[in-house]
Amino acid sequence: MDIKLFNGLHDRLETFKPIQPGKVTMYVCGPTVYDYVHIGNLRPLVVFDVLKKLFIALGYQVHHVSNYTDIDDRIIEKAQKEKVDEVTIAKRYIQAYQEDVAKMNALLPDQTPTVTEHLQAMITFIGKLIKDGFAYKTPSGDVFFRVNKVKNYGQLSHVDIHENKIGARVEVNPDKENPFDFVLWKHTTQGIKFSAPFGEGRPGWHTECVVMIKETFKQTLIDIHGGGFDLKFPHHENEMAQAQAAYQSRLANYWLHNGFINLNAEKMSKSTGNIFLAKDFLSTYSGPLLRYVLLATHYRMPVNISPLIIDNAQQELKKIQIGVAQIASYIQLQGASINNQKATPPESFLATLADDINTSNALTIIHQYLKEANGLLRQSHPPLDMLLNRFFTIQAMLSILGLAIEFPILTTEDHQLYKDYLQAKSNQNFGRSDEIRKILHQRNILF
RNA sequence: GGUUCCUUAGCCAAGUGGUAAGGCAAUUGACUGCAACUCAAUCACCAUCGGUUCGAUUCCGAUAGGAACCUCCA
Repeated sequence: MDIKLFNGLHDRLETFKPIQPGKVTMYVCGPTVYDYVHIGNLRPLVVFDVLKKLFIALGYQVHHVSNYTDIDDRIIEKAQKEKVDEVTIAKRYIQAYQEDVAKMNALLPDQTPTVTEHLQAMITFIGKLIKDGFAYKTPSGDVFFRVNKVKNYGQLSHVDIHENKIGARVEVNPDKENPFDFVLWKHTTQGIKFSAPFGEGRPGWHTECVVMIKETFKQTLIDIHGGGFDLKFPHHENEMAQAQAAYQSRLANYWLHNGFINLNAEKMSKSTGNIFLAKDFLSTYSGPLLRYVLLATHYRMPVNISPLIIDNAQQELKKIQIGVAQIASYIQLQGASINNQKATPPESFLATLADDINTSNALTIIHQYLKEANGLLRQSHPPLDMLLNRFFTIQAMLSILGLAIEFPILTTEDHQLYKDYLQAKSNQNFGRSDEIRKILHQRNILF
């Protein structure tokens, strides 16, 4: 089955062709661990998790890498403020992030490189760029990348380096040869710093990612590079420029960017306080709820989060939860096993996901299956084999979307309760049957 | 100023050159001891104006409104 992805490099849908048949190399820019992440940071997590699960379902072997940026000005600032070292800060927020990842039911990347692990490689990398004339040192001790030296700078984001309006809103560093030149090595006097032939300091963000890619994949070209839309410029553009300079590679064949999450129709922003921390959302609501909200909209479109939308999503999710639980209960009450059945998702389901990750239509297919199964359950003699088939098929689909929908595992006590419930009902002992119904309802067995 | 993008029913949201998926909400009906759950039915002139076309919501242009990036940012 062909997989079509919207390649930000050419701004069009393209059929995915892996570098190595049957294998996918995918790098997703991870968080800078200076604080708790907000729900927006979780969108790429969900998008690329679904993509990864799709690839796996289609038989690909996926090598998925996502970094932690653990050297950054904001981390240094925070460390100084709290009078601890940078490692302490990074560790704290990496752990918090991983807790969020778990609650979102996302697969962990195969590797999670950090800047500190690959510093030497970054220093070597920058040294080579200087030697080859792609970078220069300024009087202040910073090392900048020389964008004029690479062809096609701007090919990803369509910026024009000869456009002189760049400084209209931003004060241009007079040390730069071109306003688009970006820092590879920041000369620093405070906080964590490292020694390099070109002075003490720390690497720039764009260099960090490009080097981590080379170091973890051991390749200079990967299949997929992903991240939020805002990363397209300057981050990804600059990563690509460095790869062009260092090894004449465009770094990745497919550049995927997810849209933003807005909060109450406004961009999330720390300065205005319009922000929803992931950990707060996940404790107030749930991982499946956030995932559902994100899956309901195409990944390149913006998603707005508001009380109304959360409410709506809760209703929709509840419908799926009830359906799945009812089928699961019926199957078990019939004495059939609910475990370890393998099922493949329907072809149409995989096809719609293979069409640029159309999760919205994927959810529609799940709804169709649920509706049919609900209909089967209403028959006077529901066909068990068909229900088993539908149940495991739905499970297979939910699993690819990463929607963790809980269903009850019935105990012998539950079986007895259900019998008692039916008995009480047929005896017209409604007081008793209502009592049992309440218990079974709490256990997610009856609704 | 430059560069991208969006506008589909009360709400969320797919999608297509041949007269619009799905879900939520609502209304009606069926089922039920009652309720819940579920099922069925009903519910859209696809922002506006031009153009291309036998035919456009879908392509092109303009207008209106909205958003993002260009500065750390998923």
